[in-house]
Amino acid sequence: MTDQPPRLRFAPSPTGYFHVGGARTALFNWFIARKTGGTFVLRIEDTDTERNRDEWTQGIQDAMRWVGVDWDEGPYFQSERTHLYAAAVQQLLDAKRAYFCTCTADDSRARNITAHGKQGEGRGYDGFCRGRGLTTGAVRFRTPDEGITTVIDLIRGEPQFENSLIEDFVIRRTAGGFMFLLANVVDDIDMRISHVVRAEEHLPNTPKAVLLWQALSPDVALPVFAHLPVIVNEQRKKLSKRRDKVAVEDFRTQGILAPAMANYLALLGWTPPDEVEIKTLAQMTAEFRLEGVHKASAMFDIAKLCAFNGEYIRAMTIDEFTDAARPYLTGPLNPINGPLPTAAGLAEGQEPVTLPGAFPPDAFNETVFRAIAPHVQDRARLLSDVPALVDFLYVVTPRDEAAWAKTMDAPGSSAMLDGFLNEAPSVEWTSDALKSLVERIGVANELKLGKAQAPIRVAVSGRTVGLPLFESLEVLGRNETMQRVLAARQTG
RNA sequence: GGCCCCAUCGUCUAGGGGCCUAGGACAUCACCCUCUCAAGGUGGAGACACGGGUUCGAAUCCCGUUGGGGCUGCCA
Repeated sequence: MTDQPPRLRFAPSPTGYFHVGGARTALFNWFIARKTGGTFVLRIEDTDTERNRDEWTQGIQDAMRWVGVDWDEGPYFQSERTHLYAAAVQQLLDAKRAYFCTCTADDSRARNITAHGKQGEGRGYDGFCRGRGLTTGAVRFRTPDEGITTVIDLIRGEPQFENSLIEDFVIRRTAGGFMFLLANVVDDIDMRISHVVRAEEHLPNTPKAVLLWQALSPDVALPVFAHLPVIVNEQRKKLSKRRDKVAVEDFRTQGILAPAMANYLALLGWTPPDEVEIKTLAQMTAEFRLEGVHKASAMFDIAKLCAFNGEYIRAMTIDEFTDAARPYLTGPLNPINGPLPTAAGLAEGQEPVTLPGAFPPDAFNETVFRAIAPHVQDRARLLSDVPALVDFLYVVTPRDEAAWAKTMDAPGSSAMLDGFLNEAPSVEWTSDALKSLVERIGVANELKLGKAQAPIRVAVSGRTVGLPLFESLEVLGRNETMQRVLAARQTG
């Protein structure tokens, strides 16, 4: 190692939404770069022209910025650097470290089975074209027949791999495209990457990368590797885009806050030395050490993510919270503009939202919202929870039929509504006075406050649970409140 | 099948020979607070996979077993 500032890179492939695993990898790279004063490079590995799409490239960058991970160089695009890979392949060919091959996968497998029986199936390429002197076809890297390749890994120690077991792998396709391993190593050499921090699934490929690096640039020091534990689902399988909910963009839409996301992600495989889990990015950056990363795979626990998010929501100022919630109230994320993913779809075990919480954006009154906001913050775990919490303040009463029937049929309900209708017009319209009023009417009807407030709550909000009633009434105003209670009394 | 990685409460983890009758967080249960629901407070239950070693002493070191995972593409 030299004493130069470290250079790290995040090298995503633009084949889909930004995966939470990728976000964690990017974050850990970023921690090291920021902590050491090093450089963080973003490199888009778009060598698979079949699967890449421009919008994914943009999406990844947006999502990275959103979680708070910025980069110093790039994005570089491998699709624009093919001349480097072509030169590297030629260098290898000239040095007899690579050769052309025209075998198909079927050819190779058939020969392996002939030579080794059923067990031969998983053996990999058999080196058939090594000495054939071909001048067309795919290009394979010629791996050594003996010796050991050791990977220096800050997290895993020094795993060793027998060279004889490493097959001659393809570095350039028959069609001319360059393979991941080749492009990856050429770029890491060219960009003087000193630390390769990536997910553990890359560990088995790392000896190939080391061999390639040594063949290409024996004078350039190898990078130090750090293979992060994989993030798994409830079944302990690697999180997959197909099976699992993994898109950072989706969590953002559901109303996960960026700092909560970053904070939670950082804790997948790492713990701050003082074991305090809720931390700012700056604090975590100062405390982060690759050597402290846990080795075992980690399950992505949405419930804990949501708990963290609740903490962050509660810690916001009213200004911050109002700004964060606005898109869910008046903007594109208002459920009236389309199906909003519910909390139930996010975290299992949560109650489905039975009332949509949708209302016309022009019904929104920010003054009203700000007045009640602290109570909303105590109850929302996701920003997408907010509309259903406050909708009754803006629209005609939502009505949960089950709650309505249960509450209005209870003894004393009619008397409570009548009493309220009689006395509320003359009471001071503050939460304290309203509370005293309902308490008093309750006593007259032999109801404790808990029971006494229920019919009024249902009349006004349509539900049995929700924001504190008297604060809500104060904010709703006398006219609207009286109308709703009257309507409830009349329709039953 | 082969190669590689891993193994502490349900989950994320602290722990790197005696400080451990194993600590924290999420989840869970109880109680308190309370206008509902939350939030908050207090308390409870809950783990060192198993078997051998090494050692005066092992969750911590070594070996094995078992279990889980990753890779094994002319994907990345």
